[in-house]
Amino acid sequence: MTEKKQGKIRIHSQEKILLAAQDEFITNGYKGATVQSIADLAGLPKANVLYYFKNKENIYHAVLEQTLDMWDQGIGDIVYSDGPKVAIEKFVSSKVQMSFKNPKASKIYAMEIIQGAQHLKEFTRTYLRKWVREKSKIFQQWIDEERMLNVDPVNLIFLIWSTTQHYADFDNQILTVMNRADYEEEDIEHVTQFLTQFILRGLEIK
Amino acid sequence: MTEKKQGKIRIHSQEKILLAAQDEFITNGYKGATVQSIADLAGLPKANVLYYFKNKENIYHAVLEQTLDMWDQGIGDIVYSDGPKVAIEKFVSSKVQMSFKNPKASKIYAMEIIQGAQHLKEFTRTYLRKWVREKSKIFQQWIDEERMLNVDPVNLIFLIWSTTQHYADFDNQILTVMNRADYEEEDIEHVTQFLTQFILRGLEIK
DNA sequence: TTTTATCTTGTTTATTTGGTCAGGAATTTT
DNA sequence: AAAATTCCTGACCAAATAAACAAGATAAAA
Repeated sequence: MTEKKQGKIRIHSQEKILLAAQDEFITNGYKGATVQSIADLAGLPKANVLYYFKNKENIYHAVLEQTLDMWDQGIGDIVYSDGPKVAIEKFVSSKVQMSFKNPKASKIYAMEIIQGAQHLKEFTRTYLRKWVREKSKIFQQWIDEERMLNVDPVNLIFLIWSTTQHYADFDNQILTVMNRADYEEEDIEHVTQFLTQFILRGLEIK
Repeated sequence: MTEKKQGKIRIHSQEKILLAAQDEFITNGYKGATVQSIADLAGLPKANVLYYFKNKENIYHAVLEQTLDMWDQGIGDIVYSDGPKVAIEKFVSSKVQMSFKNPKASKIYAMEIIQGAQHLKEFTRTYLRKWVREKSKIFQQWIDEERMLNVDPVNLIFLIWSTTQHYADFDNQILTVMNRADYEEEDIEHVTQFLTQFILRGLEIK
């Protein structure tokens, strides 16, 4: 296993390529994306792009990997000791944060799933399924202890995912509908507030 | 304006083509889709497909139009006279119904928006923006009359959209995570129940 | 039946695309 | 400074692709 040494130039170019690739894959999908277009966006000759990643599939894998890493890191964990209120506050706010700060990662992921998760089947079947099982169990404990309302934990997780990611995946629609050019810093806080309050309220025991 | 007469064969072939095209556009995106592939899926020679729709763009437009029609028809309207409870019940249940019965339409739409709404800019800017304005106003009235909690109506609409559509757009993920092969009839009822109860609870005045 | 319009499809064309390669430039190692 | 390694890129190629076309088959209208 002879690893290529990673000089500064190499790393710098790779980053440019991955950024460009992310945009290209979002706008045109995996099959519609062209290496030429990625090269143009990165300001490099096509042959150079293919020097770093030997083919299109490789570029895409690298982009996906980046995306999953981000999900892994950025996500606030749900732990039993926090209790339902704090756990949900943490989780929602970290997901909203991610959606606003890095909508592109969310979009890549969304497209991949919509199109049939052809490159992510394994991730969903193993990692994600396990994650949902574990977190559901925690919610169920809180329910059993009557610290939150008895709702289906799995659907609750889906609700949190969908509402938070929506601001990333559909940013175009949201901004157009609200007649705005871009999100602003205060939107993050506003949406976080709205969602946490709404969700916590939906789980309160009267 | 000489319209081509629409014989039975024509309509039948056109339908087959549109169904095939929908699948192809979902799996490969607009740019990645090929006319050949659509033809194969439809069981027709490529030249025949291009006889009915003179080019790829035309096929896509037809698919999009179908999608928007469905949105227009299938959506339960929100009317003031219903009051918040009934209105939300109607709206959520019609959207869930649509998501489960026709996930493909939802996916086509979602992909369009994620990719920058290149073919739907006008729809979002005019129709959708107006729709949100009108419905927000109705929610605001109910809020002013203290018939529901004071939450931001626009974000409330986004919340309903995202949670309901999630079951269509991310069906792959949901099914995999839940270790199931397909949705079943009772899932519709279950999800509708979950969402309406959760949302209404989040809007109740204590 | 004759004529006209609609439908069908094999073939062809021009362009785009993923990927290779050879050879040279720049950098690092010895 | 010599050698080795890494980096860069124009030119090239085979395959795929959107679309046009021509010529025949079928059905409808006269």
